[in-house]
Amino acid sequence: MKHTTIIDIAKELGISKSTVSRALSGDTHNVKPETMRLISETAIRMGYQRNEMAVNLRRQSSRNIGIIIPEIVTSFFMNFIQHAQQELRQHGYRTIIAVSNEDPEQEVENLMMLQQCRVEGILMSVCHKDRNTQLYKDVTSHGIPIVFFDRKVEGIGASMVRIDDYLMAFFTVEKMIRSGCRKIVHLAGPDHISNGYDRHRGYREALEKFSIPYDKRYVIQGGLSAEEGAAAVEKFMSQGLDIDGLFGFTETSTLGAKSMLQKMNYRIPEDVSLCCISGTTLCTLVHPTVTAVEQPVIEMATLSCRLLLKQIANPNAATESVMLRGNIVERESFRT
Amino acid sequence: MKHTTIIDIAKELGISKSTVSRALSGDTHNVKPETMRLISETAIRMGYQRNEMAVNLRRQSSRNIGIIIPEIVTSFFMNFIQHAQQELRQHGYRTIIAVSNEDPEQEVENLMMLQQCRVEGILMSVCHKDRNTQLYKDVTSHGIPIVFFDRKVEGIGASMVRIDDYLMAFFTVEKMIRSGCRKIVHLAGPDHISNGYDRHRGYREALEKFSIPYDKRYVIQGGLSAEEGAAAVEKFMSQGLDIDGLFGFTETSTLGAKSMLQKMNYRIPEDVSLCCISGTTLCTLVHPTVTAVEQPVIEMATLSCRLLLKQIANPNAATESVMLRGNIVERESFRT
DNA sequence: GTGAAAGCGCTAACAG
DNA sequence: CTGTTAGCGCTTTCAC
Repeated sequence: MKHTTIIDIAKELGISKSTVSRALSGDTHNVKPETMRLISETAIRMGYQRNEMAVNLRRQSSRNIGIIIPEIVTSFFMNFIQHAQQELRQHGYRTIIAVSNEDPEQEVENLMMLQQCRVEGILMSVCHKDRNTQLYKDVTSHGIPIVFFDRKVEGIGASMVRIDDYLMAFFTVEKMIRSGCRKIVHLAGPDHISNGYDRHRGYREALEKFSIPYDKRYVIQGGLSAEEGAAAVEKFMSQGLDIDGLFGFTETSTLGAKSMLQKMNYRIPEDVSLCCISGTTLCTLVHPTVTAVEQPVIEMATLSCRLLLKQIANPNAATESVMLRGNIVERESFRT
Repeated sequence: MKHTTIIDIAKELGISKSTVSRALSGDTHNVKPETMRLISETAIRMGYQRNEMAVNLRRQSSRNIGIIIPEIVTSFFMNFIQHAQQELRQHGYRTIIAVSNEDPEQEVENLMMLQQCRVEGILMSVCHKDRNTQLYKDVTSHGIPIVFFDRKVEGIGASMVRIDDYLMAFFTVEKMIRSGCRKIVHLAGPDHISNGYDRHRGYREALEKFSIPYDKRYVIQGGLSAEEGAAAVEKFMSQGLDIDGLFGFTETSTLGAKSMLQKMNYRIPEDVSLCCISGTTLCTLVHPTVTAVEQPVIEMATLSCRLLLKQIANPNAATESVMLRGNIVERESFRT
């Protein structure tokens, strides 16, 4: 039941554990080929599995990277994890995934846990734009680099990979207006997520460009989930206001809103009357009536990992802030 | 930059590391209250974070549990992870998530990795019904219990938590027939996933019950993804056959198929003409035209964790096979 | 109540 | 090419 150790193998063969260790870590230069063969055969025969915890303790490096996301049910974060894991794995890193459930307290706990696991770096999408900023600073100053993705953090000079929410929102709403929408409801995100602010600004300025008056009543808190989106739109419709377009915050809440409109027998015009900024093609594929402006999730994952790995390799490297714009990737770099 | 250790604290206070260790692990019985207070204050002041790897090595226990899933983009697996993580966390366990990408080779690699991380148990949804059975046996015989969930494994007497796919498929198709469907296409899952077999059997026997002849041409390989579902249905429609209902395999591929039908301007009758067995309410919420029979994912996660924890606590405990039927939970227990 | 010492499994000098 | 030795950070006897 107890796991086989290099000492077991050494005893079995009547040699020292150093030689076994060398052989098993592929040090061909310092082990006789025959000994090598003998050792690896015995290792397999005895079902040896290297104890990573011992290796890490000795090496003073965990090869662990933490990923903290605010929620797990969105295809965007799922895809991000999928690709990040793939990328990091190629560089010999394991990933520890932690979910904060949109709750700053849980985020703190997760950060502690990751530090205790001695992660060498953290990829993180925050659940609050400035609530835990001080902690983030503490962590990075302890030599654990953090790369923030998707959601902006305020008051910190850390590496960040984001999408230009303002621009995407602006273009999306512009597109809606150009195809005839005039009374566009904006299902806004919560205040504590900065992306919501930027998207709202994009919505507002697009209206301005076409001299459509901005009406506060058309901006409603749409939340993050499908249920919240549905509830928001139901409440809005009860006011008896007219509507010919809807620009949602998350994919899920937009779909929830759509479903509610349908349920209320509210005619949904074709074309781009329903829009959101989505993580994947899945949304447009399964909902031909919803136009999703796609977030470049694969690029975001790849870039985030690259940035993090660079900072792990060179702790004094400059932090970089990357802004993705659909297929267009623009970078700006600055020193802290 | 280097992390603070208990030795650093001991030196700072001019006491021994044993006392520090005792204090920090809350041994009130053997440390003077004043020393206790002093130590915890210093620990906080110096930013001490316990090194989990050292603790685990010393304690010979990792408090890690591995979760292996075949894919990550489905809401079902996401929800499972979410709830499992929550449950395990309450019992002081961390989770390491690994994705096999529906590939048995990657599954082997993941299993190796988890063993090297000395996980104390594994929750797993396999990607092939019998391809890696021998390895599963090796792992469990090494004292690492595995609880298989959702997808059945053949030729092994391990713990399993599953849904009754046959029964759910039968009921679903029966419901479709009762509401008028006669020419029901079954978007079948791949052969190497046993759930597909059971659902197909449910489809077939439901037809039989109503004396509707079974037509092989109406059973098409629908794959797992939206793209595969769309392609399958497109190919089917090109044969010029009539159709008035569709029973899909996964939520995603069913939605893909629906989208394709819509694209081809094929009239989709209301009611239960489109059905699938889904992981969450999300599907029915955002797609009023798709009826989803809901899988009890929360129960599945909770039960899987309970079973696993029981086996970790008592390695000689009997393996248990639990079958969930919607809200009805039935159990059968057997000894290996 | 506290300290000294052993050791978890492994790697990495340093000898030979 | 191989063995000896020290120690990563921590817990846990065993003395005092």
